[in-house]
Amino acid sequence: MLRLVQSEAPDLTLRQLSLLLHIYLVPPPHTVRGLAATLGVTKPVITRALDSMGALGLVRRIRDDRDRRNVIIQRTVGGALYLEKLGDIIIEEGRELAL
Amino acid sequence: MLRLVQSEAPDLTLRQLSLLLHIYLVPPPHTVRGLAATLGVTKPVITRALDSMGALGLVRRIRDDRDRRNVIIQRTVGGALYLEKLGDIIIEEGRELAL
DNA sequence: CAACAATGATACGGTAGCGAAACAATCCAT
DNA sequence: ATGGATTGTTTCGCTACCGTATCATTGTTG
Repeated sequence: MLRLVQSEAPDLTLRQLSLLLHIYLVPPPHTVRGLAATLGVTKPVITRALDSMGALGLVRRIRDDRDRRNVIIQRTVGGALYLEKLGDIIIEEGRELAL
Repeated sequence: MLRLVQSEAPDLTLRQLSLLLHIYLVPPPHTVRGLAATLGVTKPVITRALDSMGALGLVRRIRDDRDRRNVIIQRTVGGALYLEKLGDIIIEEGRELAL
């Protein structure tokens, strides 16, 4: 966590980070409503998080064509890279702690 | 992390959480300047984090009597309890993931 | 003792997050 | 087709955090 704070170029919130992990680790599809329910937060929180994380290229929104009220949240290359780096940090630290 | 977001009564920042962990896991003494250097943030960030976390009873400030410019950050019962709960969550999740 | 250094706190302007409520678009059921 | 339900977004007022710059206090050094 320390390493994360030190290195983090984009300064993600705990909620945002949790959201990002959920999107990438849990099988799709992901909707705003579903994510809000999972995190136990209100919908605007998800909308705003998607705004900022979308601007960072970590995540992408598209309309659901089968029900155009829904928004489907998709993964991106940028987000995958970000989480890969995060995983590297955790593994590295874990290995160091295990010594 | 998801569980942390869901359950967290006091909504700590990633920085604050990292700071709290550092204070409790690294041997004292801890000063504002030292913590700022460790986290790679500016001093006001530490001062403010200590303000809010102090108000939550997670941490306590006292003057250093040997050099009265320094402020020593001390652990509290509340902080220990908080981290204990955090540890429980992590262990529980880890066990579940290991299944 | 006076000038300087170091430490932590504060002021300031700006940005971003929050929940509640209102809103627009879309679907559905009658 | 129209009234109601559902979904995501926006608006509002508010709170909290950020970094830079400045300040007050305390220590150190010539």
